[in-house]
Amino acid sequence: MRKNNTNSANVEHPEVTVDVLIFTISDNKLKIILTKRGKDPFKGYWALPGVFVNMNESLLDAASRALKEKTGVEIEKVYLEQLYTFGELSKNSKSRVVTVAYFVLSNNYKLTPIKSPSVRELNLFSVNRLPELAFNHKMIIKKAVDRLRSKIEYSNIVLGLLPEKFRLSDMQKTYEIILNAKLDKRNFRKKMLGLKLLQPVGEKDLQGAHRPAMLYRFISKKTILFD
Amino acid sequence: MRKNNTNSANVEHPEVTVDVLIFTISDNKLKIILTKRGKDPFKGYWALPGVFVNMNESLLDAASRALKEKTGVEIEKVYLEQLYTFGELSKNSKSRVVTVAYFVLSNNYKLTPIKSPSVRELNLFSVNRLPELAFNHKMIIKKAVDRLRSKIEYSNIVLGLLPEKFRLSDMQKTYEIILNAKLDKRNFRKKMLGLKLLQPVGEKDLQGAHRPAMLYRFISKKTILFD
DNA sequence: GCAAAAGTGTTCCTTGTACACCCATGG
DNA sequence: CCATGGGTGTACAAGGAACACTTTTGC
Repeated sequence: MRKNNTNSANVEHPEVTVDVLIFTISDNKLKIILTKRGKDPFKGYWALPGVFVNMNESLLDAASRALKEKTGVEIEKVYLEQLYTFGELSKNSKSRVVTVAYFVLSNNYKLTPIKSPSVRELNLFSVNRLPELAFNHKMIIKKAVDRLRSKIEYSNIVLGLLPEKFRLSDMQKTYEIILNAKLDKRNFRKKMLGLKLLQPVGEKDLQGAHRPAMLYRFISKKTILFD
Repeated sequence: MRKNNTNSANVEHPEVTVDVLIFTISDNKLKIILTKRGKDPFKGYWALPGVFVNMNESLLDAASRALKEKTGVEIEKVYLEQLYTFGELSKNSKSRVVTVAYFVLSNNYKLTPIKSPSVRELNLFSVNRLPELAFNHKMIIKKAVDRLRSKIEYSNIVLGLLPEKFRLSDMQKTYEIILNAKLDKRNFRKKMLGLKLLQPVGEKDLQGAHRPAMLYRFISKKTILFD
């Protein structure tokens, strides 16, 4: 996308990595997938899954590869958007890296053993109870959570965190977890149904020990911004 | 910000560039600064000013350098935010480049001759009447204009396009240019003054041949999001 | 029959929108 | 005195927020 500057062709350049922030709701909490680093710098610390960007792949390809290789997540099944690009000079490492962060919403992530030499350990952490993290990853996660919090208010991205069919109370619970606030049930339903994005499926939820709830699905899985 | 992956240390990597999109209001239009390329690929085409990111500078430093070296704009005097990072594989060039785009608002940009060997020619173009552009720069500009258009509605970034002291009608005109819509004068004033972000300065505008207008300034130059 | 979640309307308040006339100045 | 842009208020509509009771089911 840029000039072929012959002056810089044989000069040292920053390396480019892609990190992925995979969020999911689990145990009534907003959680994120982290891996334990097996190498210095920050060996033994928890960090975002990430890969170096190769010459022959786009940033999106690299994000997809990071998902698959490092966490077993299939990109077709998740919501993914670019978050931000970080390129400060690192105090903790001599390498010079530019990191493009992507944020991902997954509705049913289950930890599975990854058979990759670069993945030591993988775990879900509540974003409210993070361990000590490598690099500037704590700040990156904060930025992503802020984005999620604001975007859920003016878009339908919540669909990335919900299963195909869900109860309105599931949806409300998801909003409440992310916004960390209790919402009014009647107003919530009025608003959501008024958006005309949901469709009742002809089934009822039979899980609960009590009155079964209507199940809904999103008419379209396309991301929509309100207002 | 990332792993020191020994496997990739001596492998080819994408190069990283920073491009800057400098917007200003001139001649009652939203304009952007472009430079004419002196080298292939796209020699002779207009393009966004940009630089390669060096090993010893942050992305922000690189953006600042691009502004100064390529356009004469001083970073202290402008609003700057990261727009997006582009990293598709290029069809038109064998080089592999990741481009971080920054968008900049300047309130009083005047074209000045730049004494840099890499700057052939510099000009302001209305975003509605762009020439044929190098790389994917047309798409990048569109994305930036969209961002500006939406962000001016829920933030005070218009201050980046206004001088220190201004008339409310100047401010309204700026909104109208960017939104490409006529706004109601009374509602506009009510809204803007209701935000409590403006302070009347004890002076009146003596330019017009008619009734002089009150001048205002922003109480703070900090960027604020509404809602 | 009781515990538990599902489902449902109305009132009030805030905010946005439409709209037209007088004012101050320079020439 | 006239042309030009500056400056002001009110009525209506729409959307958000507060708030409590009945329904359906499993046990």
